[in-house]
Amino acid sequence: MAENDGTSAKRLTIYDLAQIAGTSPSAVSSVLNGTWKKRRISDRLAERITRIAEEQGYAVNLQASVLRRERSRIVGMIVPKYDNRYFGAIAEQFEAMARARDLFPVVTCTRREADLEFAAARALVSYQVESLIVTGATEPDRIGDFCRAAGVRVINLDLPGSNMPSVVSDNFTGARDLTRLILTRIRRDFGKQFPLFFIGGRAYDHNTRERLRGFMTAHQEAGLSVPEDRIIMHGYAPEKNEAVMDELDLPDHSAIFVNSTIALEGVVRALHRRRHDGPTGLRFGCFDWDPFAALMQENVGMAQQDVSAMLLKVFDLVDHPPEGAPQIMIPCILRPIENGEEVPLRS
Amino acid sequence: MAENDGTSAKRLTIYDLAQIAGTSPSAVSSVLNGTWKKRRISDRLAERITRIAEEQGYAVNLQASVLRRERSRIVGMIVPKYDNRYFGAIAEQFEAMARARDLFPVVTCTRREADLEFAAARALVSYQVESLIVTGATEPDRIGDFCRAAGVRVINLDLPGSNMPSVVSDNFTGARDLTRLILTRIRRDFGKQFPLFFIGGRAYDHNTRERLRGFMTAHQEAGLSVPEDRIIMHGYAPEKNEAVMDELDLPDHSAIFVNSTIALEGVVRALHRRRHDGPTGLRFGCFDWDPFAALMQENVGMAQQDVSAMLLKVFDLVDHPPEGAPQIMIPCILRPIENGEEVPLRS
DNA sequence: TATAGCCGCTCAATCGATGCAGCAAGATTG
DNA sequence: CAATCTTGCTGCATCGATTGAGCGGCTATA
Repeated sequence: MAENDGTSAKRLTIYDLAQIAGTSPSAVSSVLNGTWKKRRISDRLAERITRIAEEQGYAVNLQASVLRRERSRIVGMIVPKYDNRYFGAIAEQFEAMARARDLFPVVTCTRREADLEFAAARALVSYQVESLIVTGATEPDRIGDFCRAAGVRVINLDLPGSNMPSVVSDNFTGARDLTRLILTRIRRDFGKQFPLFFIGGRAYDHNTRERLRGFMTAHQEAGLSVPEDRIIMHGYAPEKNEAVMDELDLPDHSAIFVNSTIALEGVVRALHRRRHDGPTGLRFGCFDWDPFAALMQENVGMAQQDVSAMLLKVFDLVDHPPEGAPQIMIPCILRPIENGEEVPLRS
Repeated sequence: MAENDGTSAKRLTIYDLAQIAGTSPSAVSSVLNGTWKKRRISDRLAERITRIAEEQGYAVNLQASVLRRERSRIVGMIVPKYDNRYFGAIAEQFEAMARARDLFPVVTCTRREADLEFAAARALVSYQVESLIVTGATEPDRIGDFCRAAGVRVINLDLPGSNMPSVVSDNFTGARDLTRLILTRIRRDFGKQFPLFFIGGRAYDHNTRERLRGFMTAHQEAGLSVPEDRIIMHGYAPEKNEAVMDELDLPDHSAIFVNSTIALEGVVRALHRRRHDGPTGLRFGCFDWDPFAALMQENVGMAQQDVSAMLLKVFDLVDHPPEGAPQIMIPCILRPIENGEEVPLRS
């Protein structure tokens, strides 16, 4: 099996295999890439070459292969984070779906840094990706412009862009339904109705704006007006939101709409520092889903983004490029919780 | 900026740029890859080429570049999952550290499927990775053998292999200390001492074995013997462990050592279905760390694996290849919790 | 027996970037 | 003023796999 000593820089090539097999590099190439039937190589030779390649532990040089071929079969994805259930699931399912389509996935994580996002897109274009999925990018259009020039198809995911097709959650409806759920629960549990707090996100972020719109709509439906100081958008960072909570003067009975589980980390940390006596006059709901957050006593429900549906649509757009830059909305999945246990949605 | 219409397959090459600039491809190449000073290209020409490349939105073809160059500067990583804080952090920090070293990271997720792990390793070798970090692999040695033959350096992370250097957590000490912590807490909170349950993982998994060894050691120190039926290793899957918990006959006062947050998902789901009346006569501690799990009432502490330290060591091994296949152990960080709030370790 | 057709393979150009060898023109030296 | 050096570039082979063109040798047909 191991022919190489592991220190030599020389990798086995089709020329080496051809020499060993006493045949030509073309024959070796076509046998190993599966085109040998069409090129009328005999079964006997094909078998011999395959066996030798196996024995020698040969691995094709994809740089050379891709360089020569017209299609690379590489698809790229940029995600802002891995260590978060939502983006983790996106990356993981994207890879699985790409492989199922016989594509090679390359995912890279850019930590919400605009310049790194752009540099990563550039690098992926340099790797000859056929399409690029840009997830939650701060400046999707900059990447879109660059990729269009390079002839690479881009699909924006999670956050929409204006120059390339986008697949996003229906943040408005998701937030409206989640807000309705929280309002219903405080009416039931506390016997009264009052406006919620909105915590987390950024005012200039598309998703935050849409969610806030859903939040306000649900309040209007309920005949409630939301005081300005109950809407607190100081970013997603847990630390920031923990500080926000520490300074917040929460009434005895109150409820919070938390914009993303990342912000929720800070919110619940602050809450737990305040009160250690079990569930009290507080309720919250949160956009995004996390298995442990779903078990917290005060949690009345989570709006889970439908990652599978989003990615199916993404690959659909990859396969059938649309005209222009449509924005496709995917409904969220509302997951109501009762006393730290998920309950099916009665609809 | 956008010269290409986005549909044409033809990408701009150094030959096109050379023609536009009225110079040679060699000049363009050396200007764009930074070797132009040493190749005595004038500042004037260098500037002109740079400007034209910028204007035309040129991106180098890395397949061609890597094919020709001696070093690829690509480093690969295989991880079993993304949507889990531990592996998510590993992937994210690996990418950041690789970029800081001017390397191109390619991470791929293989969902604990041995064949997929091997296929992914093969694919990464085909991409000419200079080194490959194999994380939590089911069959690290199979990959190690193959990569040695291809002349690719492998470093095993999280789970050790026998033919390549490995960096693993000190699972024994981490588990022993976590077990000690849980035992101390039940003595304090319940006023008595009894053996814990060990839940999650697999008997043939290196890490599970080591953690079990630490678990047993702490019990021996405390003069406790653990009944066999308190050690339940039915894998990591949440569903499996939820079922395990449902069938378990827990005494009024009991405590659990949970082997990984993935298993913990199932454990707490079952616990929450049982009792809705706040903290009771149950305590648990868990290997791995999760921000929400850290806030659960019954949680007395988590053994966090020191991802940064592990990766620093990994890159150290990449830079300075050791003799043989040493196994390097990185201490875990014990994070005690009191009433759903993290407390500093008094040491 | 000429000729057409098929079989099983090989040859050589090609993909785009790289880097060594080398060349022409000007500057410097003895 | 010839010899040498320096400057600023260009030419060309090369990396490894792919693929269209083509070539002997054999069989089938007229």
